[in-house]
Amino acid sequence: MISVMAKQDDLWTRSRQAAYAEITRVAMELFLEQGFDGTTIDQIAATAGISRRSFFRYFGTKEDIVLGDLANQGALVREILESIPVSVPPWEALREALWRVDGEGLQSEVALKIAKMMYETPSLRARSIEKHLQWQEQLVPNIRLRLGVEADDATDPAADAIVAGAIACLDVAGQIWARSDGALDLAELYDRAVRAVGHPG
Amino acid sequence: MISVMAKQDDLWTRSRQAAYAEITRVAMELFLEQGFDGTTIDQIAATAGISRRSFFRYFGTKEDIVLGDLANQGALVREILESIPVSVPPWEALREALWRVDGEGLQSEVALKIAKMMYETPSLRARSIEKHLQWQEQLVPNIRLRLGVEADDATDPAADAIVAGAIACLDVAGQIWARSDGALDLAELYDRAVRAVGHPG
DNA sequence: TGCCTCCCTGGCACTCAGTGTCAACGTGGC
DNA sequence: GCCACGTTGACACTGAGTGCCAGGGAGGCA
Repeated sequence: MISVMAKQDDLWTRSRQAAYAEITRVAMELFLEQGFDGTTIDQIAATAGISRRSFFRYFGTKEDIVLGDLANQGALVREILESIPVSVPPWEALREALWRVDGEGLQSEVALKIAKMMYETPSLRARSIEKHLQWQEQLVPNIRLRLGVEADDATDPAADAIVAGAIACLDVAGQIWARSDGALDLAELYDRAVRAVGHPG
Repeated sequence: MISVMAKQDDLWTRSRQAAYAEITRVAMELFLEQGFDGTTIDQIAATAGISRRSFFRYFGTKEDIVLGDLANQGALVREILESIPVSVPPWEALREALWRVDGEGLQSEVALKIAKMMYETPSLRARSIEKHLQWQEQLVPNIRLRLGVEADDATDPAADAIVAGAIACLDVAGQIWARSDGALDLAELYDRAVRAVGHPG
């Protein structure tokens, strides 16, 4: 029974993931060709060969195509962060965690185009920030640990500030990276940003 | 001729401002009563006694009612920042400039309710951050001056990072302030946030 | 093979935000 | 009284996002 369900689940999951990938591929092509705002969901659905209604069963919003599992990545960052010993100071730990997740596929030509589109499209930028804010909520508790602050102390801004600061640095680095057409090194930009904010390390 | 135009302009401006104020007042009442997302523009327009179409001649989006002149305030912050001697280091200058603009009307009961609504409504939160990002563009040049960086050097993330960091601290402070029901002091929260981010001053 | 069930899909209708267009109106200048 | 200008409201339209329901395909079971 369980194995059957698991197999079924696997089939579903696989075809579902295939659909995700196909829709994303098709949509990205259209985005890079006509711009994000210039592409309608009807167009994407038609090109992908599904109904408009089905599209919304895969993606909640048009922005989600581009931002994809950004919210999901937040959980990933959190997991990695929690796997780093609490003795490691906040900034180093965050750098390590953010890096391992965000820095993997970010040297491709496509990633650059996506990044540029993101910084040029207000609605996309806004959603991206929204997702980053969700990261914040997930990462703050662990940073509290590292600071030696009570986990339920809602009055201490330190951990929130550090996480928000780190994410802001990531954002700034990405922005300048995109503006430089990918000529600069994202990791180095991030480090310089963190140093500028006041952290000497 | 000029005086006539000025007078006319004054009349227009005045009635326009009155309309702004009235729509804002009415909308805020509805928002605080039914929530932001639970209030439609038709409702606001009907309550304010104007047509739906006219509403959009005053406010581009529903969010603009709440965020109002936040974009405008960016220019204000910039002006104040530019009036501070360049010998003053970035963080102190930013603190001073942000403070004089943002800290004025922020102790009222209404401001607290608005802040709470903002931090509870994703679309509002996103728009607010989007506007804050526009501040960033306006403030970076002056911070570059204080850092002694070439104004047209697009590769240096330092100034961007500092401004983004300061704004992030402001955001965090506001968030915790709202969460504490206004019990904590916003200025002190901001200072603690800045200190936590790494700036000792 | 035939039936049953479950989920996925598409189609339809709807709400709501936001925009373009146009005719009507009101006021101020000549 | 006439003209010009800006404002207003009405209408229609697009586009995003949601609820609902009927039909279809695939597997389980007799």
